[in-house]
Amino acid sequence: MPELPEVETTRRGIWPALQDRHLLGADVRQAQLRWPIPADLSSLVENQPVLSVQRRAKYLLIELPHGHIIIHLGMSGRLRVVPSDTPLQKHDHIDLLIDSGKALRLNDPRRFGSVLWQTGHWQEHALLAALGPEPLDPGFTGDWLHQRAQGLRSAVKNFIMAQKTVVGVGNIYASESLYRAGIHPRRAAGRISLTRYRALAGHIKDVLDDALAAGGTTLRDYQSPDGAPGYFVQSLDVYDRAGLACNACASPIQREVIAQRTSYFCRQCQR
DNA sequence: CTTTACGCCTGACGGC
DNA sequence: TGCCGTCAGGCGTAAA
Repeated sequence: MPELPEVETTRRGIWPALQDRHLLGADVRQAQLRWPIPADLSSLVENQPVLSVQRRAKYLLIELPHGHIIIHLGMSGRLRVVPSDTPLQKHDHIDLLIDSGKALRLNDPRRFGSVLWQTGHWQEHALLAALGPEPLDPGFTGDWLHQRAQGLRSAVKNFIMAQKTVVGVGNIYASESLYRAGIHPRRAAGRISLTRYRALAGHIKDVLDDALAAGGTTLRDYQSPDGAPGYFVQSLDVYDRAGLACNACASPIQREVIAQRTSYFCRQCQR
């Protein structure tokens, strides 16, 4: 499911329900996600005020006075705000109970998501300590990409999907940004010029900005917390368009598996 | 150090 | 109708 635009859309969707609220506890029905939900999560959050909801990479960070709830949506996770007595659906694994009578409810069929706790600063959590720059921050540049790519022989698509390179770029937006930049996804990361990396960095920012403005991309199940789909699917140039005409040159869009992930590109426009 | 393949899990879909 | 294989928006980890 969710890449940066979908997680950020989720963050914005849940914040109004948590702002100036306290948590009453956690109702855990299925603790076995990507990692187990901490057994003491409910007591950790009980009667604690929510100070903020932030996003780092694809993680949501719910700040409480003494620590952070860290939520990752994996491939199929979805957060909604519902009245706490709303009947459960299949795969509704955990509720964070809010003192408004509502609940922040996580549904995740594939259970690749996670709900974790970090006392103190979230930066200290092992999963978040080594993340690369936020793509929408000024610190993310083509110069950074070019410098990090030196000597790398793996495909540039894998390089920009690696969280230590830059965070938040998943399979959809990797294909889309490489298309916009005219770079073939299989090209070795270390054999791309600084000029082209500067262009790529700009296109990564742009494609994520555009997707965010559209509320993300809905291919199958993704929905924002209020139930709306993401409309960026209408703006995809290559992803999920195998065999269809390239919007620039009309040659058929190619579909190939690169390092276990389906990839889409235009053979004419991307070199 | 880099690169590659695997596996976690369920559900949808197509072919037979 | 059922069964089976394939695939899916992520990503840590083991192995080479």
